[in-house]
Amino acid sequence: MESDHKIRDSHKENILKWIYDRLYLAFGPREWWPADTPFEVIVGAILTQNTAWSNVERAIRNLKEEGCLTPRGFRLIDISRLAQLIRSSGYYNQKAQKLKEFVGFLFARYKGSLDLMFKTDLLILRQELLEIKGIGPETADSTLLYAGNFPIFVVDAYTRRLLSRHNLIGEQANYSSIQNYFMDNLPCDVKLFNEFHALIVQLGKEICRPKPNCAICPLRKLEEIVS
DNA sequence: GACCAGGCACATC
DNA sequence: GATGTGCATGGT
Repeated sequence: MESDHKIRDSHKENILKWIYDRLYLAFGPREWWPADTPFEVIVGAILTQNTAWSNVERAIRNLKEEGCLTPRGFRLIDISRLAQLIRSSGYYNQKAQKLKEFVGFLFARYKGSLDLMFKTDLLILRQELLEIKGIGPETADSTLLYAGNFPIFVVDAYTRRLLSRHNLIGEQANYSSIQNYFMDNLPCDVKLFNEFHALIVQLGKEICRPKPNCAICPLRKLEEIVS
C-alpha cells in the first residue's frame, strides 16, 4: 500500500519534471516577477487579480509617474486619486481599497518595512496576509514567492487549467490541493517554484490562449507519458 | 458586441 | 460546503 503511494508519487514527480523541462526548453528563463522592487511585485499581484497583465502595466506606469509607488507613497495618497491612477487595471475602486488595506497592515504590523515583514516565519506571514481583506491565496503566495523569496508554489488559473486539461487533478481540486500536488512532488526550491509558475503562465499566454495550437505546444506529447 | 483576463469577498441556500 | 454574483477595464 505504502509502496503504491511511492510509485504514484514518483510518477507525479517525473511528470512535473518532464513538464518543467519541456517548458524551460521552449521558453527559457523567465526572470520573474516583472517589477523593479518587492513593493511593486505586491502591487502588481493585487492589480492583476482577474485582469490581463497589459492593463496592469499601464496602471503601474501611472503610479511611477506619480512618484507614489512606495509604501509611504501609498500611505499618503488619497484613495480616490489612487483609484484614478489604477483605473486601467479594472475593479479600480475595490483594488484601491485593497492596496490601502495592505499598506495599512504593513505600517501597523511592520512599521511600513517590507524587509521587516519578510523576516517573519513563512507560515505565520502567509496567515497574516490572508487575513487582509483583498488578499487571497494566490496574491499571498505571489507576494511570498516573488517579493519575499519564500519557497511556496503559486497556483493560478493557468496552473489549474494545465493540470485539469491533462487529467492530473480532479475537477473539484481546490487551491491547496493543487499547491500540494507541486510542493509534495518537487524539491523545495525558490528558484524552481519561481521559474515553474512563470513558465506555466507563459504557456497559457503564448500558446493556449491566443488560439489553442497543439502542434506547437511544448507539452503536446504529455498524454503519452501520463498513463 | 460578446467574450476573456495571472481573484476575492460576500450573500444565499 | 457548494454555488452565484458584483466588481470594470482593455484586447481580440
